[in-house]
Amino acid sequence: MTHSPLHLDHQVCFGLYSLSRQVIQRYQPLLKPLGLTYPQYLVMLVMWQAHEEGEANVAVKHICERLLLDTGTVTPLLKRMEGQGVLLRQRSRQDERVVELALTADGLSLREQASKIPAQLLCHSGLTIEQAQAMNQTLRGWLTQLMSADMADADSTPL
Amino acid sequence: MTHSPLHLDHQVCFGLYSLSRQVIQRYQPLLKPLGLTYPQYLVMLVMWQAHEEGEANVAVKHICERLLLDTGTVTPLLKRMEGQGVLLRQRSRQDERVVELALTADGLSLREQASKIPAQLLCHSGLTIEQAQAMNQTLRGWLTQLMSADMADADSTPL
DNA sequence: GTGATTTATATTGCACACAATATAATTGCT
DNA sequence: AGCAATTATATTGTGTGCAATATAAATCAC
Repeated sequence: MTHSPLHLDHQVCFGLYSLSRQVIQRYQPLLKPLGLTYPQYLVMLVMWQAHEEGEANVAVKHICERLLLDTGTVTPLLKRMEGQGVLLRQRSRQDERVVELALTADGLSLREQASKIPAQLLCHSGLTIEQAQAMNQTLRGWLTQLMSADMADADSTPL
Repeated sequence: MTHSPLHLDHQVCFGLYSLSRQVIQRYQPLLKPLGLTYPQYLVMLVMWQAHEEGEANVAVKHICERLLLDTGTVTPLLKRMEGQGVLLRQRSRQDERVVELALTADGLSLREQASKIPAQLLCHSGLTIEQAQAMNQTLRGWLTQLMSADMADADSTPL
């Protein structure tokens, strides 16, 4: 094993990329009964959380910002979810540019079944809660650092 | 902020998923001059490494195993790369099932330019080499744990 | 040695992911 | 008020990812 920086096993990004995909694959059997893919499940998490906080409507923009996805991904995703009947999409009357999302009764009721997923997955992965939380902190810290590094870059390129 | 396990920010998998995508996005401007996407770059890493080790030919199966991707992803990827002229695909004569990959002169020469990428990315990310290596260890450890947990599951379901 | 099984790759179909572009509504400037 | 810039979403096009299925070659069992 050389120490070349081009060695696959030395690249952190490949570690992130492959682990991310493997973990998401472990979600599939648990999400299938709900009829959701992993990105759709993430949208539902945002919707359920908004519902908990008394926000009946969520703008598409909010989904994009929360999940760090752009409209090219999110718009068709939401259309499929509307087709499945878990949420509704309609233009805001206050601002006609905005499309507001609202959970249907079906979408809201999925929360019950979904609530068991995190614990099942953790168990399946062989990690302790503490390990998972520590990893989460590290990942989010790095993400913040990446995003703020971009800000700095943007600032240093005025005009 | 509640402690609900369904809260988006509590899910390690979302941290992995979003960080992975963000880091890969940072690769794009560096890979564009080479005419490679990120998964194509990963294939090249495997090919360059095999070349270093004196292996002129690499089976498609080896790429799949190394990158944890299946043939549904890899076959069209390799066809595009062949079309771009960075590698060749041809059936093995010893075993007609196997397709062997070989770098072209162009493909080999890209290694020079690619060798600068890891350092540039690390610099851009604001992480130290030590942090990156530590993260890499953690990610790979978790990946190993996931994979071996699967093995155990498979074993416990005989027939 | 021949049929059953396994192995290596390919194909199909669907769902992301994202860059680039388009469009319509709103805001801001003067 | 009127026009430029901004904002929110949609569309287009290309490239993954992956489950499911197909196919052909090699191996195994007997």
